[in-house]
Amino acid sequence: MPELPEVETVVRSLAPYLTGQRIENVEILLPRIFKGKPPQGRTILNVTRHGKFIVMVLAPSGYLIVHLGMTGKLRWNASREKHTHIIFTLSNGELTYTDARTFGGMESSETLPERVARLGPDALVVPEAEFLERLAARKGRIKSRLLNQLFVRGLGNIYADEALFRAGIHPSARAVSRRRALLLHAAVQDVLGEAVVARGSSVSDYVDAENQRGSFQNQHRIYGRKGEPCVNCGTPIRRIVITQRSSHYCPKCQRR
DNA sequence: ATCGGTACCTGCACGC
DNA sequence: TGCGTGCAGGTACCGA
Repeated sequence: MPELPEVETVVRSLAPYLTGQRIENVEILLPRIFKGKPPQGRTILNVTRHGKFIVMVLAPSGYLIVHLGMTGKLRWNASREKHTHIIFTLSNGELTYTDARTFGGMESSETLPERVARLGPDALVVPEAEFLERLAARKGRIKSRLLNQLFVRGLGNIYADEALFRAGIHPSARAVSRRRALLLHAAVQDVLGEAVVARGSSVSDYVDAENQRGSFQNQHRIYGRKGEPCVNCGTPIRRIVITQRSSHYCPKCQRR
C-alpha cells in the first residue's frame, strides 16, 4: 500500500503517541516478519521516515525499523484482527502491526541496517542537480529507474505514474531530455507534496495510525484510470506492464 | 556492477 | 454457490 506520502502520514500520526514512551512488552505472533531482538524495556526517542521505511531511534541504544510492504498497518490502540501479527505494549497504550500479505515487517538492531542506510536521497527533498545526475547515471526504462530505491527513496507505483504523466514522459522511455528531466524532478516533488497534504492515497486498505483513510486517490490523474479519458486531451488512458508493475499513461501526452 | 525477472503472501473482483 | 484467473501501494534475491 504505502509509498512516501502514506508512510509520512503514518509517522506524523504516530509520533505524538510514541515519542518518549517505554516499550513494556512485545508480542510476536508471526516470527517470520520480525528480525532481531524484541526491544523490550527500551524507550522510543523519535519516529522518522527514511524513504518508505519507518525508523524509530531507541534509548539507551538501537533502532526499530518498520516497513509496511503492500498491506501493512501500524496503528495506535487498534483492535486485534485476523492479520494482527505484532503487538507492542507501551506505557500509554498499544501499537499494533497488521499485515494481510506479510510483505512488510520489522527489524530491531543496534545500527541502522545497511540495506536501509544505502538508499538514495529522499524523493521529497532531493535537489534538482542531484536528481539529474543520478538519473543520468542509470539505465533502463524511466519508470523502472523511478521505482529503484537506490536512485531516490520513496517513490512507488502510484506516484511514479503520476509524476511521469505530469512531466509528459512515456513510462518506457530510456532517453529523457534535460528539459523533461527537469520537469520530472518538479513533478515528483509536486505530486508527493500534494499527496502528503491529502494524507496519502487509500486505493484499497491504507490507513494511518488512527485508522483514517487518505484522500489523494481522488486526485489521481492517471493511476488506475485505464480506459478513462486523459484529463488533458481526452485520449483513453492505457495500461501496460513494465518490470511486472502496471503502468498507466496517456499515449498522446506521453510520447517516447 | 547493473539490469530484469521471479518469489514471497492473502484477498478481492470477475467470468463462467 | 464455487472455482479459476488476474490483479494489488512492496523488497529481496537470483542469474545474465
